[in-house]
Amino acid sequence: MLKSVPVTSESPHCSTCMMASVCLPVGMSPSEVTQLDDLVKERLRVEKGQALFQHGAPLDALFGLRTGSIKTQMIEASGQQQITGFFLPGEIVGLDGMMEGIHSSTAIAMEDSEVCVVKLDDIDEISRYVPTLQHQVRRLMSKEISRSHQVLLALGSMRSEQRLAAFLINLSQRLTALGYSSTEFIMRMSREETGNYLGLTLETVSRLFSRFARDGVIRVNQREIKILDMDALRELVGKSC
Amino acid sequence: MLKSVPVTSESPHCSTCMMASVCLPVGMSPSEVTQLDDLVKERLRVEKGQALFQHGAPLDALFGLRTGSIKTQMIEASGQQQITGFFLPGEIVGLDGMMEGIHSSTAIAMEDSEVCVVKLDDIDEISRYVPTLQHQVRRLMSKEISRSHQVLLALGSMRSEQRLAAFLINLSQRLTALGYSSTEFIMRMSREETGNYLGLTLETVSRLFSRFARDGVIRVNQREIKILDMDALRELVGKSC
DNA sequence: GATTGAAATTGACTTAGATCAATATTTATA
DNA sequence: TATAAATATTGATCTAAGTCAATTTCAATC
Repeated sequence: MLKSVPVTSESPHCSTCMMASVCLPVGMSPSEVTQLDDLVKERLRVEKGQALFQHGAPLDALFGLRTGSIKTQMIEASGQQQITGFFLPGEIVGLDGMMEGIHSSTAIAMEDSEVCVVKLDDIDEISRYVPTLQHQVRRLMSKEISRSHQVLLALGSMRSEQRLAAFLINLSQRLTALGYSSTEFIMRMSREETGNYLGLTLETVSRLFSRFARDGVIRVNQREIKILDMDALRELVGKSC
Repeated sequence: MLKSVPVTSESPHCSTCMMASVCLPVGMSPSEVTQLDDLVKERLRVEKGQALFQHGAPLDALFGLRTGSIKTQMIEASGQQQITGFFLPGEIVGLDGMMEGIHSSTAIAMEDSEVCVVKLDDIDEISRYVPTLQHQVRRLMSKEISRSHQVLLALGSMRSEQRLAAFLINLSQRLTALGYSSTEFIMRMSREETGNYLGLTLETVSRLFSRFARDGVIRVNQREIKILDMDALRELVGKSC
């Protein structure tokens, strides 16, 4: 079972949280953020490989990822799994399926992770006196839509090379926003997961990594990636054929 | 330029609109719907081929499609176009890009269409006394996320045959909800547009239609489709390989 | 530090779907 | 009603990425 982490006065609320600048409170005034302190009443620890929520389970809360990383995946009629998202700290998990109040995907921790539980009811309650919160949720959902469309663009119209290059650039940008190096990072996802997300096989992903490395665009050591030539990577994405 | 259609007392508000049962007011009580009557102050006519909005333009309203059909498309770094959605009457266009207040896609009418303009400011205003409206917007956005994920699933893990079958089933279901026949309909999109959306070439789409027809699953006459064996179509989607 | 198992790399071969190309059919315009 | 321009179908051929398979590398556990 998921372990609940007590939220006490010592453990940070939104107003004192390190992630505030990239999470739900992003762009809010300090006084508004203070009003969010009742929003998170519970925090959960999800161990590597464990599910935060299962596809089909009732949805009454969103989850702000505090530490770790999480993937969401759907299951297709034929039984095939498809990864629909990789989430990093500060990102909100659980935005799909709010329609029917049922999770349309399963969320699995890719490493030991911790999430803040934000009840939908509390969002409604608190947005009565913090209207910005409502906008914030809207913005986050819209961001999730844009993100999906971006992946859709990749899957529908890019070749394998471009897809992986775009993926690396995207990862780099998101990690930069978190304060990490933009050129050197450790991929939390396996070759298989990367391939699944990008609509490729793990072998193709591996071969592409080797090729990028051979061409001096990146340096690869298992899941350790160093981007040597960001411009070349960008050019790969942009090239028309 | 887009023609504005006057919204007078004769022309229907949400409370008297034929589309109410499938559009924004879906699931709302009659008294709530009455309160939505100030929501739509403007209606636009978009001629076939015209853009309702352009990628990059400021976003301050959503559009409820009343009649016709609309596609949304994004442009990729290399200049390739990717269609991200086909919209039918009752569906809401413009939900992406709310994040930055800028449209992330271009919306083009596939036939002469008419949309209701719903200003975001008015949504905020009216949801103060109709809280259900806020939930409704949330639900619609979540639906859009689910929809994208569904397409993502198709593009990432289905073979061409399955993709087209899934697409036909999806079209059929949405048209049924609108009160049309579930087995006989006219596709508003060309082979090229269908292929683009599904990550296939127009030739592949055409060949698949021919094959489905040969196998007695559907009957095809240009854009006129008749589904002869829905179960076979479902089986196609479900089959693991 | 040996042993097992998972993850990643690399090569050889196959194939689904792309590309190129030649009609055919429909729709639009003169 | 011709004529041009899209749109759709079908065939022949090609290729990017998949599949199958053999190592290699890394990580976990005893």
